[in-house]
Amino acid sequence: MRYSPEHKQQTRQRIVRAAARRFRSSGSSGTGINDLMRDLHLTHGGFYRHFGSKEGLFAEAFGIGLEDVRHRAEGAIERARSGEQLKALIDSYLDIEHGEDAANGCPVAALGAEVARRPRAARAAFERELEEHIHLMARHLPGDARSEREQKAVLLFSGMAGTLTLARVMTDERSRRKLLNDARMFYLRAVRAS
Amino acid sequence: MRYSPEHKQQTRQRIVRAAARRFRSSGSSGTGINDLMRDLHLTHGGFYRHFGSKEGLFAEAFGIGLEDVRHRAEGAIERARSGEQLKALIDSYLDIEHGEDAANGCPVAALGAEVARRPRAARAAFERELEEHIHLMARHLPGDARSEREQKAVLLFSGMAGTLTLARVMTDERSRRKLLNDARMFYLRAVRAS
DNA sequence: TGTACATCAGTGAACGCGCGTTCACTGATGTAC
DNA sequence: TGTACATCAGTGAACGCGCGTTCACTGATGTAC
Repeated sequence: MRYSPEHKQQTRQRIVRAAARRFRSSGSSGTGINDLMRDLHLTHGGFYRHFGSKEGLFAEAFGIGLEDVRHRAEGAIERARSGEQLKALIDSYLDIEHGEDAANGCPVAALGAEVARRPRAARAAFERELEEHIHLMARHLPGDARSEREQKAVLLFSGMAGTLTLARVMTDERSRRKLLNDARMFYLRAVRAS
Repeated sequence: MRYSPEHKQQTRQRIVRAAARRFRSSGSSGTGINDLMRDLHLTHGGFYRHFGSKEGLFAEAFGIGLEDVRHRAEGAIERARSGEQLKALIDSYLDIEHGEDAANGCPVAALGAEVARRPRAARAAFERELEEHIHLMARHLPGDARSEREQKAVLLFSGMAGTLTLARVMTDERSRRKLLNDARMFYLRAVRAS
């Protein structure tokens, strides 16, 4: 059947959105094109009208994930009292709910290691998305020079991602909560001090 | 053929060692039993004389990885001047060589997210290995109370793991080196201050 | 001491399954005349 | 205005491949008698 002009773009968006969730919760090889398309009430063959390969989808889905992290952070920052924006940024990331909802959470915490093991040429695309993210994140960090804020942004982001990943390994909710809580204070102090 | 009594244990160790390398450099689903056994000049069928399943091997290989991290750190600490042991511990982890050699490096940085997405019951085994690692690591950290040292150990370990993972995404060696360098100072200050 | 049998690490074919990708096809709608 | 044709998102069978796991078998050596 022939579809409306915007229909294709909508379908494409639905695929990326669903993929961004599935990749983060199940990993790249844990996510099948078949299952993904079936979730959207489509069949697997149609996938290739929208993407050249699964890998292309993965790269785009990773970017969607970073947007999710930003939306989460920006919402928290807007709601925060003056002078508490940095705390809000950190708290929104090291949130217990974020720890329990990998599907909608940070793609670095969920997929960073998988990206790291891709060949150099493939990594470059992810790197660009990450640099943009770091850049936007740096605007909310203290520091006089831009390079200083950006340095803090990478350290804060990568450190918190590691902590979130480890928190997700923990089977006991109490320990997980404590780790995230301790980390909130640790990074707030460390970023303010450095 | 019948083999000497120690032969079986030796083969088993060779499998775990090779697996620990392969899992860290290629991930769980990127590592095949077939390739693994062929590396050791064995055939895949024999694998099941040593392990019940690939998953059992994975759990054991993860533990080997943590031992590697400890050996690396303990060597550095022994070589360090008095008062610089913490610095040595941090520097040995956030080492450029460690960033480039995932196969022999930290399993949390390489496989943490994969472990995090396993079901709760499976995670418990990894958690025990991690707790032991944190416990041993804590002995080298400053702090009066044991709980304080252990808290610092988890934060330092998980934070550095995240940073190492992100460093491995970077395509430019200069940026990677800078990130690891900045992180060394960041964590040294943060752990000393907190 | 010699012989028959048991053991069991390792072999390699086979099984069943799921995966990413391709491709001929469908059919509703847009377009050319 | 009506008709013939082109387009192309989506379908679903098929392909080729690799994977984890099973299993009947091998054969050197240990053990029982």
